Amino acid sequence: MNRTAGEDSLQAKKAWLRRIYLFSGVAEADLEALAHLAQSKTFPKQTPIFWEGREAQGFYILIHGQAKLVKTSPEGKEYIIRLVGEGETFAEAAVFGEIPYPASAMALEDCQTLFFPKSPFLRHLAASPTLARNMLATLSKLNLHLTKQLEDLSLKEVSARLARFILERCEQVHGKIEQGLACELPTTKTHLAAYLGTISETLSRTLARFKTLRVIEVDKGKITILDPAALQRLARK
Amino acid sequence: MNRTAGEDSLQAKKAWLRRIYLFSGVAEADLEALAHLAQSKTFPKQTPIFWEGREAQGFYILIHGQAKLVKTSPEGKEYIIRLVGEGETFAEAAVFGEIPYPASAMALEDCQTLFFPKSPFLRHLAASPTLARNMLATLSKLNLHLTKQLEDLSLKEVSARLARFILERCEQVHGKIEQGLACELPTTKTHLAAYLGTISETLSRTLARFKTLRVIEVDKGKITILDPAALQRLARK
DNA sequence: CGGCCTGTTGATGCGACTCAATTCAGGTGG
DNA sequence: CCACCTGAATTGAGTCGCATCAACAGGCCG
Repeated sequence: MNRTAGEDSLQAKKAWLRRIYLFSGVAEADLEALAHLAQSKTFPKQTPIFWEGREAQGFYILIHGQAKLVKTSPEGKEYIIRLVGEGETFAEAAVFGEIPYPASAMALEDCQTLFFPKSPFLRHLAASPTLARNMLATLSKLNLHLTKQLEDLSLKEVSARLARFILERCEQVHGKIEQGLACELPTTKTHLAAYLGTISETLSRTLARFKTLRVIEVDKGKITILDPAALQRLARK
Repeated sequence: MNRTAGEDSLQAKKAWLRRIYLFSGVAEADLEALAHLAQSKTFPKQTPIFWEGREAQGFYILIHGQAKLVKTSPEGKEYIIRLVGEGETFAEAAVFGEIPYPASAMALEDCQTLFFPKSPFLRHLAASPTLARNMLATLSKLNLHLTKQLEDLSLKEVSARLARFILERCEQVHGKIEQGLACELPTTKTHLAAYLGTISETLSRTLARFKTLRVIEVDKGKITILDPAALQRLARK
């Protein structure tokens, strides 16, 4: 094993890329080139990754940690567009067209990322139909997500949004929804509130109500589903 | 001029495609093939174009008329995700990945459209990097729009949303914002209300308030800006 | 220990939705 | 041409969800 640190890190990058949906099916040679392109960037907890409105320099893959994409009102109130988990890409949309970052990104924990600078990445994209196709699929899913959020905010009340969130979390973690299954809440409840388009007080009350209704059990940051059917009824509204 | 009806319509289709951003810069040969692909479809006023949740068959260009993309609550309340104008594409996002239509589409007026069936279009896409790139830019802009809507719904109140809507309309129509400039409202005020995430009664009251504040003048479906600065202040919240 | 942050709970107020009544505009048919 | 109907827009009164403000409890760390 006579590798330099640079080569080691290149191998590490390639290993990461292979796990990302965006790069699935991409030829080995392309992957190699993309790994060369990717810059490792880290962000300590509570530091900004980029600001809304700034010209997009590129996009990111979150390797380790947790981040949020937020909109902030002049009064300082926050709405979390998306909670970014490990292995997910973010700010992809801002790379195309002459579009500024549509939201700000902030590290919720210490974050390790791979950064893809805009222009070189676009050159690769033009050369790889598979990559382009994956990127289109990624943007489409993002779209679907945003559309669902809009539906929630405009047509549903807080309890319905919370119920849906719990169900989706459970589905995501266990692949099914059943009585007795549990899932974790993201970081703090304040963040969850901002994600659901409300504030921590209201979330707290809503959780308490669910608890007295014997729909869920809450212990610290862990939620156990007691009555899946009732939850689904609540989620429909 | 010895053309069959079929050829004539093919020429017409090509002419339309040339005007659409999605196809800008696409080679003539590709355009020809795409025109062959496109099926002309018409929808009478008040008829559905597709339903939310159904498997996506393809996407559309609106040639003539007006359409809405909507989410409907179980109780029948509507939220309009997007108002589609002439020359705009819609349902593009649903074509990639195995994603169902994220919202329903309905013709507000008699609509003439060009329909691109999914699989043949995807084959073309793989062969044309320019088309793929344009599609990515289109999806990105859509994304930006949805993100802004989310911000509005979660952080701003109705008056701010209305103010921003008026300003954007004016900017879109006149390219600038000035005292005295006027713009039209979309179809009915009920639709505008659904687009702003509220109901017609509230919109009516808000418009009335703006009028008494001497910020705008309302005549039928036409709005004249009296005080641009005040409007911008309102839009910020 | 004494800050600080997160979370909970209560009291209050405001924005916006609901329901209902009325007016208005457009379209149809006698 | 007018009477009639329908759907849209307006206005008022009442209600409700949720944000705001404030007080307080628990956990964490310097």
